[in-house]
Amino acid sequence: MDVGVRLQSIRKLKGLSQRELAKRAGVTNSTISMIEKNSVSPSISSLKKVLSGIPMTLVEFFSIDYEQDTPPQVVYRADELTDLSSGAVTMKLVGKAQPNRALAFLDETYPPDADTGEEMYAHEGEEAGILVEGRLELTVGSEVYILEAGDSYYFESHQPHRFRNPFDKPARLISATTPANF
Amino acid sequence: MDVGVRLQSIRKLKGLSQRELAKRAGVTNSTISMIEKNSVSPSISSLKKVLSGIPMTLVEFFSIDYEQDTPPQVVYRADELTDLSSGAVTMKLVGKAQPNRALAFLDETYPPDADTGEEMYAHEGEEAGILVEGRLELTVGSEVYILEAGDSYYFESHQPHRFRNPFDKPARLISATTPANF
DNA sequence: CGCCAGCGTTCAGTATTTTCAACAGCCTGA
DNA sequence: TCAGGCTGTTGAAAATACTGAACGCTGGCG
Repeated sequence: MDVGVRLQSIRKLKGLSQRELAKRAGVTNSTISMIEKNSVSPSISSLKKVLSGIPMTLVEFFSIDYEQDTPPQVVYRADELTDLSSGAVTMKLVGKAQPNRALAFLDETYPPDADTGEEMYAHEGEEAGILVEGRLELTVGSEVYILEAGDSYYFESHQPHRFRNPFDKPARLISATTPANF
Repeated sequence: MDVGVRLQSIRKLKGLSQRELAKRAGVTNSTISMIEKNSVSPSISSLKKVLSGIPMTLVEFFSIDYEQDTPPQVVYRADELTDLSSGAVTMKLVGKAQPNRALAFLDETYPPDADTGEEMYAHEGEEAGILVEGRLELTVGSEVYILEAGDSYYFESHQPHRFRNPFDKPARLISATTPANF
């Protein structure tokens, strides 16, 4: 049960710095640092505050399927994926939540009216995906695309982008992002 | 998220005093007392030590389905059970984990086609049970329930009650009695 | 190149938690 | 009734966690 590495893994998956997370959580960056280095064992209330900045519950935090020093697992069954859902969008991460992974490979489900947000995402790296089910609207830069089942995309993440499902059926998207922040 | 009440509920379900749990966990009884009174917010390592004396993992602890001020529920479906597994023995807690419940259930083999008798039982305390195999008829007060495999029950024993198996398959029941010493 | 803004780490001081020891209350048995 | 053993609680002292302000490092930009 390595609380420190666990926290760091999740923080990096969310693309947050120690200071950003600290500010959102209402603690100092020192606290985050020391927790991640396992130089302290945080109190329940502290850890709860920290996780509120992600956001994530204590149950979710301790339930994350994380392991050190295990022979690298190659094949993951459907029910072995790590749940990283945020908001209406269901996100399942392929592979363990590890601190320094290069790639975030996600199985995402967008229910009708689900939206990654009006503000356009823009971060380093590249990302690609393929729509498996339903239809989905993808905006990259000033271009707006409608993805049908089987369509796919690939672009550099510094371009502002947004996913939205204005249709009446849920859309299932398999996506990959490098590095592992989104 | 009431850590104190949650801990006290589980401790009492296990029939442990603060001092007994403290000794098993390698902490002092004061620690248990203060955690249960919510006068402190324990560190992860402390709580983990405390739970090791039960024993119980952090995931299990935070996953406990606990609620205050719930209207009395009589029948619980298979997926509503609280997992209290410890060691090799798998234990699922029937009913909400409430602070001062008087009950801990026993693993009891209920012979096929058995009947508790036509006269309705009514005694002090509380009781609960789960049907593992087959189907069973449960009468509580004037209500008659048909329990399917996986369904469970919880009620106060002063209500007259009766078990009956009018079906052609054997029914296996895991039942519990009051008080909470097991 | 210098400068700035961000990153994570470290240290001294403060705040919180844990221990140790004592306390009162409640039974039980002598 | 009193002693002994149990219960949970509470106080001061010791141990631990958290803050606030530094530090060195990195990468981008003028």
